[in-house]
Amino acid sequence: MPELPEVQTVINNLKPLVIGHTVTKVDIFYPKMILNDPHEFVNKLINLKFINIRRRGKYILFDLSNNESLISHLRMEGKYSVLENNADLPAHSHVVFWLENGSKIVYHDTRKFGRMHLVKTDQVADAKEIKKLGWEPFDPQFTPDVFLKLLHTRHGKIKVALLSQDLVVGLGNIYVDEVLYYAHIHPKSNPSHLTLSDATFLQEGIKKILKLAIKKGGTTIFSFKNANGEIGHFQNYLKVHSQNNKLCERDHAKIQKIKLNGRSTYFCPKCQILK
DNA sequence: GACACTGTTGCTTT
DNA sequence: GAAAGCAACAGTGT
Repeated sequence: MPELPEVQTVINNLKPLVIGHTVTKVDIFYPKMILNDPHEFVNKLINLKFINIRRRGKYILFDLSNNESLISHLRMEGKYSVLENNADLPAHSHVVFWLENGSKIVYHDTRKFGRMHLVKTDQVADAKEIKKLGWEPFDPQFTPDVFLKLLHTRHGKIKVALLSQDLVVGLGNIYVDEVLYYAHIHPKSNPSHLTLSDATFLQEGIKKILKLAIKKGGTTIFSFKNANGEIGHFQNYLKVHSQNNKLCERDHAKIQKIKLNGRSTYFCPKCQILK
């Protein structure tokens, strides 16, 4: 489900409901989801207070009192909802954090792909899934020069490189198609063949598209909803993704859908140049 | 009923 | 090592 804008939307919605509140009880209905020992996980969390909620790539980081942080990834379908204590649990609820103020944070996830674990806050950056992440797109030090150098270390296909999360984080299957369209680059292009001008457009596209998508509360094509159960609206701004057989607004060629390493990929065959 | 498809990532195979 | 394939899982559409 979620790419960077959806993860950021979840965080923005959770923050006012969760920060400053203390965990009184934790229920785990699907232990495989917890990468720590589940008993240890529960015991550590009791009596801890949520201090902050942050993001690194598509990972949500809940900072707790006692210098522990919860690293959580929603994968395809994970959702957090904050509900009244006596409210019914949604279908596919797997972890429930009960709070002292009469509410509960519920993690529900139809496909059970999501994962979470506790680490010491000062060891978040060293956690193995965090350590290998590339640049945050809004980091001012992530410049076109830096990006181009990284792109030139890669062969294969640009779309695959941008999805890998180890050059730049946050893009998934929807936004990567939009970014490549913005930059007039064919998804099968070889990253090593890109120029500084390409890197500049790509980077500009990444920032602009992600920023607008955050503003619109993310994209809902299949199932994304925020912590208040609301859908996003960026699907109304998609130029190519899910737009097969519609006409490109730049040159009116028909948007094509292909499979690229198993992922559905949408692009304009006329104005996205293969390099 | 079978099969294809879905917003992610990480492990296995080639 | 790089790149492709597949697995984790459940639901929906054809």
